[in-house]
Amino acid sequence: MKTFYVTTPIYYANSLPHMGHLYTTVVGDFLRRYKRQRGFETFFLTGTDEHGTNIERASAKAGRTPREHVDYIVGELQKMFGAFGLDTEHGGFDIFMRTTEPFHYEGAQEFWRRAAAGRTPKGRENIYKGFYEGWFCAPCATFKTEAEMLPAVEEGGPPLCPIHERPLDKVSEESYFFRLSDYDEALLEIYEARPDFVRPEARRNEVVSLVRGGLEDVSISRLKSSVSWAIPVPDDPQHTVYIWFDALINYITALGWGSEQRRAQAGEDLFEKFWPGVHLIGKDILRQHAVLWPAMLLAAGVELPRAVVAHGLWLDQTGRKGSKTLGNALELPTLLRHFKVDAVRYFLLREMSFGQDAKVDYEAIIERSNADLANGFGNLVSRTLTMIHKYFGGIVPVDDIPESKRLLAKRAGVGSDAQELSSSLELMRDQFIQSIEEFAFHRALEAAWGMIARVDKFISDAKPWELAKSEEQRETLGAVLYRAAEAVRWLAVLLYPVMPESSNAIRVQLGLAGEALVSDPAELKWGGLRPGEQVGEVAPLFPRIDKVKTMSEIEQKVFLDYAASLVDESKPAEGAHATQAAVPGAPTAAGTQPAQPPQQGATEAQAPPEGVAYISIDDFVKVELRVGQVLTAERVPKSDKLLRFTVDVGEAEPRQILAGIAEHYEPEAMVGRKLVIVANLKPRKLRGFESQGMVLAASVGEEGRPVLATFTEDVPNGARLK
RNA sequence: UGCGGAGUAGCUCAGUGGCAGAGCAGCGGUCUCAUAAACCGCCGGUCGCGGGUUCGAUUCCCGCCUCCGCGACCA
Repeated sequence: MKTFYVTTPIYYANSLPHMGHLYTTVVGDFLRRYKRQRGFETFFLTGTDEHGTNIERASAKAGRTPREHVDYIVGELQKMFGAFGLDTEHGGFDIFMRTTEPFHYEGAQEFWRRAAAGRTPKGRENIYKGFYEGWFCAPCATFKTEAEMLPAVEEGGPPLCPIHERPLDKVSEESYFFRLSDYDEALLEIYEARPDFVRPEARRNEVVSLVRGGLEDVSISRLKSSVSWAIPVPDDPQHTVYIWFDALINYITALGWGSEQRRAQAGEDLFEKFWPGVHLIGKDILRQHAVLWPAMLLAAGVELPRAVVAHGLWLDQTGRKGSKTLGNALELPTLLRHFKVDAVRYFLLREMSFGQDAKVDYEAIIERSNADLANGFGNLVSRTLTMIHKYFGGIVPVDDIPESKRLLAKRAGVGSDAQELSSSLELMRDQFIQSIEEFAFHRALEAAWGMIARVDKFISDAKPWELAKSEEQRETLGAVLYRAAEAVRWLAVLLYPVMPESSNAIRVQLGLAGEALVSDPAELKWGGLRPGEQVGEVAPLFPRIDKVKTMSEIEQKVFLDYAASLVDESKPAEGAHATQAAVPGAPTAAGTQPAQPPQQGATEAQAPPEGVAYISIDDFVKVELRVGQVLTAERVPKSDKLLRFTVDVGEAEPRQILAGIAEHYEPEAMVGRKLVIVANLKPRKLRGFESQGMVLAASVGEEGRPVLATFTEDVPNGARLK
């Protein structure tokens, strides 16, 4: 039997379920259902990536052990998948893979050994010991990434730890390296020989140019003393496997590769049966899947995946990536509350031109759901079946028009056979299938909806309600309704992978409850609907959504959540650190005030929570605020945000001050302007220029747009603000 | 500035070396089987700008501009 194996990435067990998880998993679920229909035996993997520093830290912060933390996240993810019908119980994934599974430890270590024993294409060792260099904070006991450190105080000096504000140490740590650099040519040959290996094409080109630019060896281990929440390196207990190396291997250990335990558990050799698979990923993790992973497999002597398929990301209406902090991401519970799961699935597959980014907001989902599902497909099913009930007592009529009535039918504009309709169905079906095979799901659905419009038009042209008035046209009427209903049957079969539940409901409404729904669309033949059978009861498949009402409910909810989060965040988390001083800039005391319903605009919610930390006047006078006048202003080269000013603060020499406002203020317009300056701020170097002070500005709106503090009356330069 | 992506109808986006497309929204009409639905028609675009290749470019090439994401930088 033909087999098909599809994977989502295993999601990092650090964040709660979000749109990204839902999307990739829906695509995977859709693909596997489609392939199963086509007669493949399928295996669908999703799961979680559970090791590494970030999880250690996040769990410590939450006062849990790493194990408790990942179990919690996994629980939330599984709940979400269940709610969206993506779990095994609903015919979804076959395995929820976790990298903390003992069998994964076994398989990953075996993989390491195989890779270590093998040679690169250039004949060298795949894995060697070297030194990993990084900036280390001793009090934190961790390495800091670029994003996690403050710039050096002096040129050429070490960067600072943002938590301890002390210089970081350049530490080199013994580490194993994977000799990725030896794989460039081998990889390029693969991309060349297998144009479908990385898709879509734009992504393939990206990968090719990346690899052409040369590859560097990658560190694949950490000292156990710095990262202990990880898989031990085989035969070297001082080291643990670095997260990416560990995580990617899951795609084969899940199938029992390298683990007797897992093979026994599965009861069959899944690896033999299903590998190689198709990896669905977001374009943000393309490198790991299209470069590192294939090289790893080559190193360990394992067959490469069938394909790496990268999709785009969901953006908000202004084109920004959806994120929790910006509040522009769609909330999964909100989707569940207001939309049918099938409507969400349809939206996700239809709205995104697969491979590209797409914009999304709740309104877009409502509009699609109403236009395509309620007015389109749902209404077609409803009008067709209603007429069968109304004119034929719910009994499926006969398609054929007897010889004697054909002329009459023709006069009414109805053909003597269903040829025209059935061939356009076949054409659409072929386009549908072909588009899916090309990962152009949006195009497949576009084709299906073109067909829906066609059937709607077919009905409007034939005017069954007119035919019903004439006993002579009884057979013509029957033929029209049969044809419409048969077209609906085809659509239900084709759309099953997209909307399993609704497709099933249609099958029941058509009176085909006993028929297999999961039949191969390629095998669809005209005439599957049997005349004389009783059709089921008609019920709306996709209720029309009241846009105004629903939007206001959603907005209300968003506000309440936000208000609640303010209260929550100011509470001590999980009972830990209750007595510690709060981080500067964060709310300090616990707010006990319950969230109030919105009175005004959402910006009201920006007000600080209850329990402000007071400072004394002595604290305030430490800050030396002075009036300064801009003498010169220019953009700082190679910086989007920085303006460099010279400012007269009433001193002998003007000061040089940098401010991150270049996106909102033109330098030319700044000259001569009077500003409020923090005059006794410790000087700092930014982009090579020393900033001797700081410009005060209000921070407005979600993005914190700066609005400079100004005076409406004339003030002398250097005047102190008190 | 580095990397990646995008600029086509009011909105969301398809698309192709050969007379510019869909859906939604808007306007007008038809109809009543249907979920205030469907059907018909209209409105609407110098396909970011400038060059080049070509008989012909929105489509290929070069340059530029703008926007977005990542990086950096924002204390």
